[in-house]
Amino acid sequence: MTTLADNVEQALRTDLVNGVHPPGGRLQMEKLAERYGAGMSPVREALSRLYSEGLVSLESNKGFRVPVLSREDLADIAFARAAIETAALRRAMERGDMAWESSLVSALHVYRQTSRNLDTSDPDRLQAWQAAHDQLHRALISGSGSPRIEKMQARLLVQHSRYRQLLYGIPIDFDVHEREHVDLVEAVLARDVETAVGMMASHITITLDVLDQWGIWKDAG
Amino acid sequence: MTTLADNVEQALRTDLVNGVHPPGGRLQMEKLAERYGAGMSPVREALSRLYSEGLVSLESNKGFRVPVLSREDLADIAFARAAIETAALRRAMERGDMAWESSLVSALHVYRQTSRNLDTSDPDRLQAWQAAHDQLHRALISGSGSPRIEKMQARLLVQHSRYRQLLYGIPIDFDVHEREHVDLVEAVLARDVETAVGMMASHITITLDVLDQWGIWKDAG
DNA sequence: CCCTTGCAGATTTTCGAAAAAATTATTATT
DNA sequence: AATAATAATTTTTTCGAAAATCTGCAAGGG
Repeated sequence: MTTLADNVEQALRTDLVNGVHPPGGRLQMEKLAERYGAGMSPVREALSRLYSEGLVSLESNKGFRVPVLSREDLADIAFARAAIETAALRRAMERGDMAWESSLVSALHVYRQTSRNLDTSDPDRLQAWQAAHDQLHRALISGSGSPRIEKMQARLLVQHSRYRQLLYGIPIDFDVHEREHVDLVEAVLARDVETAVGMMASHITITLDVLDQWGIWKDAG
Repeated sequence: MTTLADNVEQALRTDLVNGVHPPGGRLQMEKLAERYGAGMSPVREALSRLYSEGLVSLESNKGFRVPVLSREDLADIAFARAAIETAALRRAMERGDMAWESSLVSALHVYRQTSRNLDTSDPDRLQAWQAAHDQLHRALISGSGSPRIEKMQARLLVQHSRYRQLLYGIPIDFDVHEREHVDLVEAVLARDVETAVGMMASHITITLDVLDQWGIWKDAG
């Protein structure tokens, strides 16, 4: 059975990703305790974990805050993701077995299905598409057999997804995005290491590129 | 001013690295609270952070434990380190400035001094050598300008250092070890990227190699 | 004899309130 | 009127105990 702190942690993570708590704002114990229907102890424990995870910031005796979004920060996430995911993909392509390939094909299929005729105004389908996209990225490196790398990637994906909010309102070409992944998986299954790694690296910076192109960082970000 | 939980966190981290709490053993709230002179709340907060950091494990309603040491786990740490430190070193060598080079030379000097006539039976000097060694590795990638990569590396170094205990009792050739670092820094300062990255990658697995060579993993590790 | 069931003790988890620290408001002083 | 000092308020942090959960053992039934 799960503990109360576990539930609060998960609920908080979801809310932080969905922008329920505005970036830069304070996370007050009392209000959070009320919102998540728990005492201060489990809430504090959840926040402490999320702090080490990089999803909230903490200043001694001043409490927790939601980290601000900035171009610099997103660029850092992209760099870290590129470092981790390319290294992991290399290894996955060296040692990945049939089960890995199978999960990869499966994840790609779900992703493609959720991509079909997607419009960003339907929250449920958007949510499903995001989940499928992240799942595909996890599947890609799951063949590496490195628990630490997988955990790091998962955390970076969560942090990255905070920035997806900024993408709404921008017309995104999902066909191009889908083709990138299809081509990537194709190269991976063909065990064409250099091509696949190169595609992965360039794909990871796509969010940053798009946001740059639309001049999102007006406010000193 | 720092908080009680901060102090306990740091004390616990040090103790875990030094093997004060034996791997595989339980970390009981009451005993920890007494040892660190604090109530259960700060202790639990410290443990929660260390859990997200990967230094302790947690099973719901069963409390915290010290993760066991195993060959598989050390190999994972080495792989993750290689992925992170090589990528970071690449970037540091691209964009690192004079200040970075300076800190690098400085860290190398301290490391070499603490290496001189080192014997593993003097805890203080051993401690200083370890600190200097880790500092050198941090300095190497500090030029990358990526907060996330630096934090990940720092955590992996802490986790790695739990395994250093296994090295005591084994005669280590510190001269060879020292030369590895000297050569690495030389290649880095010469901005010879491929050579430096290659040396870094092979150096990181040295602990694993040495422990393998001496057959440390008798007990199903 | 083995397997379930129920209880006692130990331990983790959570709560509610006290203590400590920071923030805001107020008063005093130059 | 501006600054410093002090008081009041809010919020974080910590404590001590209650509640929930787990563990080991013994009794009862198949």
